[in-house]
Amino acid sequence: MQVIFDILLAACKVSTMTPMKRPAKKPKADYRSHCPVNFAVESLGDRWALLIVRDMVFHGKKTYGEFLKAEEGIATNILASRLDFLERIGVIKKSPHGEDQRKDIYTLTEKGLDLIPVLFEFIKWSAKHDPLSSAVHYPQFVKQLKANRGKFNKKMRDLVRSGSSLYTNVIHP
Amino acid sequence: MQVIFDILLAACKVSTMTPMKRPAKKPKADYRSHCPVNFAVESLGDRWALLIVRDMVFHGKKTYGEFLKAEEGIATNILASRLDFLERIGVIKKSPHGEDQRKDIYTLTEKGLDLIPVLFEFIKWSAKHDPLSSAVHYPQFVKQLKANRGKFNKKMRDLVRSGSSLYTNVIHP
DNA sequence: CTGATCACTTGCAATATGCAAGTGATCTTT
DNA sequence: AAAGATCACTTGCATATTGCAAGTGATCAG
Repeated sequence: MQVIFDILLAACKVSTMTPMKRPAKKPKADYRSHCPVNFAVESLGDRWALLIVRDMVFHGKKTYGEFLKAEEGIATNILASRLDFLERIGVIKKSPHGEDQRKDIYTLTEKGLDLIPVLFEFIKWSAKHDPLSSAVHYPQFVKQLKANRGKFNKKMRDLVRSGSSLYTNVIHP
Repeated sequence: MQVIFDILLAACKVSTMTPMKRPAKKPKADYRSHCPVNFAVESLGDRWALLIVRDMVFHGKKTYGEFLKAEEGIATNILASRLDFLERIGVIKKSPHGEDQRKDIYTLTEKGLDLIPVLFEFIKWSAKHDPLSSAVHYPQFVKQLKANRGKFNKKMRDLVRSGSSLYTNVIHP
């Protein structure tokens, strides 16, 4: 995946800081296609990226150590590589922690916040089709998701942007 | 992935046909969690699953050979394993081709059709954030997606269910 | 009957994942 | 101020997945 990540990053202009010397060889690969479905799949289609975003949106997680505690049990090296990738494609942003210099604070960019509706659709689909879904514990949330999608999106977005996460215990307590 | 697939399938009750003998050992693993975000990620979070669904929804593809022609270039063995997995988790259904016995027809189940809104959100996100997105070629479609999401969903759903795919050349020509 | 087509399968090399054990920098405690 | 804990990673290695290329057997078309 690391190789794929690097190739995608080369294709994506996001990380272009125009260094002194351009690499002699241009990156040989690119996105497999620029079909919008494929773009999202190549950006987010693995077993961890959206879980990290989920933890930021619903749990208000912000540091490496917090992400590491995810119920699904991500390995330290995988987490590091995913955070790095998400930062480089511009979904999250890393900034120094004010009080503890060992830590960094990861926050969602606007591009990252734009994934909230994607999370919502994932949740709706799973709530309907996973017979064991923990979504049964918060039917109100799911109902609201269906009825007031747009409103919910804005609310959540503002909340997360403000550094908070009101629904922390709703989706994945 | 095959191992993961098998484990997930064991956890998912979909494929339980109660064979004569249950395996002595119960499958040791399960979904990593039943968080709805994670359920969707584990079902669809790889580099191919949603592209196959895309090809069914937007291109009206129905046979192995058609899927194989996807622009992204899926390998024959990977395609076979993904079709098998998608069928086993109940997203697609395999049935014999009427006229050519070498072929089978793959169609979306209701569970599969329920992924259309997920595709829509992927498209919206990519249209906004991929500077090279081919979505620039059909701004009307994207605009409609934002404005009349629910209506669009129903339309598309009926279309696909009827075996057709009106927008075949819109998303990924 | 012969050769093409179709939907796969198999073997193998290249990648990616995940576990466990570091490592160095920064707290925190004594 | 020294010693130990904590934090965010990195490294090495075994295992799992991916993808290429070359089959294979069952239809189909001529």
